[in-house]
Amino acid sequence: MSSSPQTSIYDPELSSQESTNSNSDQLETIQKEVIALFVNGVRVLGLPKSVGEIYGLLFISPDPLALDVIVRKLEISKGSVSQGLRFLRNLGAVKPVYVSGDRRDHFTAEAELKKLANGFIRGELNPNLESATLRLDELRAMAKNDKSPNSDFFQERIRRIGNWRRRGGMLLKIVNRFLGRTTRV
Amino acid sequence: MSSSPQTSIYDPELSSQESTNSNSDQLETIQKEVIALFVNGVRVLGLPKSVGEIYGLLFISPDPLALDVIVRKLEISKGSVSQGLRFLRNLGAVKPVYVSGDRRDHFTAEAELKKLANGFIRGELNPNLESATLRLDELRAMAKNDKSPNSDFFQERIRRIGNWRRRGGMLLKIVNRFLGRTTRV
DNA sequence: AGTTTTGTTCAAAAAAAATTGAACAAAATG
DNA sequence: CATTTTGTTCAATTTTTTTTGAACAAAACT
Repeated sequence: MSSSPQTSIYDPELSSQESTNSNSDQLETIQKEVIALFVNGVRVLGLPKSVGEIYGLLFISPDPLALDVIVRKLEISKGSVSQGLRFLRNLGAVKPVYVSGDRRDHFTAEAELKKLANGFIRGELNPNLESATLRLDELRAMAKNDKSPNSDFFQERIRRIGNWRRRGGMLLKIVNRFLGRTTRV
Repeated sequence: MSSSPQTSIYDPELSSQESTNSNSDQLETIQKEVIALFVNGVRVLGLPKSVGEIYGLLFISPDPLALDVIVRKLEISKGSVSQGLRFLRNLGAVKPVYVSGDRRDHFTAEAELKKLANGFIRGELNPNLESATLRLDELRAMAKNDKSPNSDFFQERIRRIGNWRRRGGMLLKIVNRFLGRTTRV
């Protein structure tokens, strides 16, 4: 940070470091379209656009990509990519891959539907189901002690929610079993 | 807005019209808790809080409620309730009920899981699946004409997405069949 | 016919969620 | 061990979504 008369030997505008999108970062039209498809897809799951972009890019890239490459190809911030990758890694939707002679982490998309679904169920759905289970237990206790004229109605309703949750859990297992079957792609 | 010495015979603060929450609009603790549970639940589905509140309130109310009653009980705006009810009606999650001697529309919650799930699938999931189907067809065509060295890879990937979508559609049918079974609650 | 009640619509405001970017830490390099 | 590279974190900003509330229309009352 010392300021000698001519501090910088680089012209930021021309520096290859600063260049936002070198030739090799250009996406093919098909790639852009596939990414758009994923961006749309993850919206249904309630995930942010950047997550769809990152997963989509990795899915439609023949080779594993490093964080800074993703940043340049998608033209989104390093922070977004870092967070998005962490999220996708936690879900098991993205895998780190060792690339010899390069110390950056590289990532590929996990492309098996079963694994994707399982990751999503474990990471996003189950936690909600579990917290609902706890709350329901408390509710049942409250309803038992309730003295209002509606007490019976409340108990019926709470039983019903419990029933929903039970069937929801069963469904997740069924989904799991269905996706688990080996299919010839 | 004319200002004669004593314009208003009403004191806005005391007027029963202005009163935000009359005695009968008070929710019981259990009701509040159930509503909170639903607010949480609909978040998983990517729906706004107000929709969860409205459905939850109707679900845990013994009698059908009119729009303005919902407004007072939940203390949210008329606009929100109007929009939320329309959305829930479109999904089939809420049913209009005729109440004799009252010209306001009244609503109850549809409490059958099968119907709720079907409504959600029809209203929220299927449209997405269908638009994805169209896009995929276009993608397949593009990939066929693609001349890049990655063409084969792209085609494999697009086939895979098609496979996912096919299995997704099958899953929705399975869910449907599973929830359709008559269960003793 | 005028008034009130009921409900919808939509521009503006508020709230929530996602993204950025700069500061930082850790590891690798020379 | 100083420097560079790589990646994370998080406060501030931007974008998106939701909510509000006032204007409006339609129907029902008097």
